[in-house]
Amino acid sequence: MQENVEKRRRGRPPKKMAGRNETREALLSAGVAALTAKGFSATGIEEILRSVDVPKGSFYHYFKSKEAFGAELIDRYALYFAAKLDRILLNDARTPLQRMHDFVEDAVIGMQRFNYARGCLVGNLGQEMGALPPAYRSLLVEVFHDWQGRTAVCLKAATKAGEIDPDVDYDAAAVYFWIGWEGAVLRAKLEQSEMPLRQFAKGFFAGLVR
Amino acid sequence: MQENVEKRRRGRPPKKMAGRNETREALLSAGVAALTAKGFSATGIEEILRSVDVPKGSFYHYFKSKEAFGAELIDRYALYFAAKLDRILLNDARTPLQRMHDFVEDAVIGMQRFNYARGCLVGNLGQEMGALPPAYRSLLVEVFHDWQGRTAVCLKAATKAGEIDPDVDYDAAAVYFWIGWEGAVLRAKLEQSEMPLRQFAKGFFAGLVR
DNA sequence: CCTTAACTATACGATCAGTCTAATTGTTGG
DNA sequence: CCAACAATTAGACTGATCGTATAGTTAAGG
Repeated sequence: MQENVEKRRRGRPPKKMAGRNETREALLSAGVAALTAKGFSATGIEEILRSVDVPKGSFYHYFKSKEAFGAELIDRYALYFAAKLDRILLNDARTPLQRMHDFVEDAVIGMQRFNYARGCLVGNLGQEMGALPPAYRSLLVEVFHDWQGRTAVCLKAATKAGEIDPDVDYDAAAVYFWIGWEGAVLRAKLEQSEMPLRQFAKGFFAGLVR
Repeated sequence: MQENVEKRRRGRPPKKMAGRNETREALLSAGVAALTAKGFSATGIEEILRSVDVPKGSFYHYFKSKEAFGAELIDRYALYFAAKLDRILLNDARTPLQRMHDFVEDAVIGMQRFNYARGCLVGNLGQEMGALPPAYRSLLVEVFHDWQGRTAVCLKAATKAGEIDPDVDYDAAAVYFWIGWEGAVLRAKLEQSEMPLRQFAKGFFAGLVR
């Protein structure tokens, strides 16, 4: 779990490679790991600090509160995921519909890699909304809309390419996909199996060809 | 929120109306409310106790631990929900496919009633599995399988009645429904809107008639 | 009465998010 | 080259709350 070969130094860091905010990065990355696995409420700051061996004082140097930290985690996860969507869904080497299948395959591999212990950060937080800072709601909603938009672009291309029934509303289909997909991720985590992902995908794609 | 007019007394309660295990019931019911809204980890025992005005000491009289309490909540919710499924999905006054639509309508009304603050207890707990007692996993999985079974019965009847395409595998469709439906409930809670429920339902039913 | 069942009150240690001060190191500018 | 200051780590500390344990109080049953 540790990756810090260099001993962490005290005091002001050297100007050399100043942009590298390595401690902050480590905290964010550990935060994403924890939140995808257990959600926000169940994750303690101290536990994150312990996992990357950073003292408490540093946390409140980099983040003004747990709430601010969480908001940044949502942001970072959303960005990371949007990049992944673009990489897969805009891949010229594959047809649009193939790209959607690629996304599913990528998710299967991703969940396997963490032994089905991690799900979707946005889904996790959505579920515990009742215990979250209210400001998170619009953040999370926005993330879904963004992902849906990127997915719709791909489905539209698939329509143009004649890969799916021209009668299907690709925008609605993208919304539908993300609604159901989050359920699939949840079930995959719960059952520790890729089957729910595949079962949902199968049903979803079946609805596109008609 | 309070319904206890009688002041709570110390010591063993009088024999009068002894059968009434009213405190225990109140705790369970408050527990379901809390867990559907916020999940297990984010819910404190004290907060539940406070909400029904039961002193802390009483909790461990009725339940041996938070874990045992939670397990009972899962059980109770599963039972309550199975009863609801039977009431709706075995309703002779409606055709099988109509019953499925009735289920969706019932869910919409149910979520509205609590201002979209409460979702599905089983879904919530599934998502935070990483922070839960490992023993919960099989409980939750079992609940889904039970619900899927009851749903499959209804879909099978719909097939027999010629309401849905005879080529659809009703067992697979029931699994598919519950995978996606949990996603819809999550989104409805997050967006505080019935739309996700309706959007998922629309897509699901469209896949049945082909 | 006396024991025991049914509860409640309260104490306990752990952990929570968050604060604060000091120590340490680097940069900057005179 | 040194003083002032900026950036970061170190970790003790606070007050609230967490889940749990134990002792006390009241009534039932023989």
